Amino acid sequence: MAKTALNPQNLDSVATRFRILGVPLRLQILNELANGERTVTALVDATGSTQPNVSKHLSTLLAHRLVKREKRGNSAYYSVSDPAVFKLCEIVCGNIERALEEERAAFSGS
Amino acid sequence: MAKTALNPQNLDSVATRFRILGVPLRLQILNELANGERTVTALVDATGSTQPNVSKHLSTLLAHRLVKREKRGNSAYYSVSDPAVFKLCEIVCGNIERALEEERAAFSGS
DNA sequence: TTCTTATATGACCACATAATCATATAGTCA
DNA sequence: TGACTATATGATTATGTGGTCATATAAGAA
Repeated sequence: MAKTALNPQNLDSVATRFRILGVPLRLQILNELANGERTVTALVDATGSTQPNVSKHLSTLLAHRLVKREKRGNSAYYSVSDPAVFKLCEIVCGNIERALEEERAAFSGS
Repeated sequence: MAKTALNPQNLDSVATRFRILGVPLRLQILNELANGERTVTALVDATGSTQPNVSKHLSTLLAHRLVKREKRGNSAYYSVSDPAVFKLCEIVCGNIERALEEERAAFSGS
């Protein structure tokens, strides 16, 4: 199964996807969007970052189709366009927790 | 479910994990290791990169526990230490293929 | 020992990009 | 219209890091 997981054609695309998710603020934004659509201002408040910065990251996420944008009135409402993202995060979180567990075990065993 | 996927404590760790996977050559290495343990030289041949470069990326992957290292004789044998990585790649590949499909559909529909 | 092979590593460069600031655009309301 | 709010974006800076080169380390073979 692993053999077909990554053909050379997709290598760059897959890497790019991972790189998009490799920025804490972007994960924070996605995590907030997990609870439903949010305006830019709401995301600024939730993350504690600045408006231009949040806007720029949203642009990146939008360009790579990780979020959707809908303009209503004066505001822009963003939402997650592919919930599979959270599956990725869950797997990674599982990995990390397991790693921490192992570290703890190794530490107490030495 | 999404609410607990990313607590702020783990944010940096998760982002780092993703960033580690966000480099094509590293994915190429992992993809090669999916078929079993490999020496550095074998990975150099398989990827077409240089020996110092492959070694450096292996160091990174090792530091973050994505691979294991075993020295036998004159060579260092690397192998994947957590097969969950491939599950991540599969999900991302699925996303990308779906995105391409949508693009094709949108293109032919315009 | 010397020679060869295998791997790791420090110095360096080049490039990508995250963050900030200032400003532009656009919508709403009076 | 003007004032205010919400969002986007260009310019700039600073930092991180992928790649290369030269070299160091280490293990076998002669």
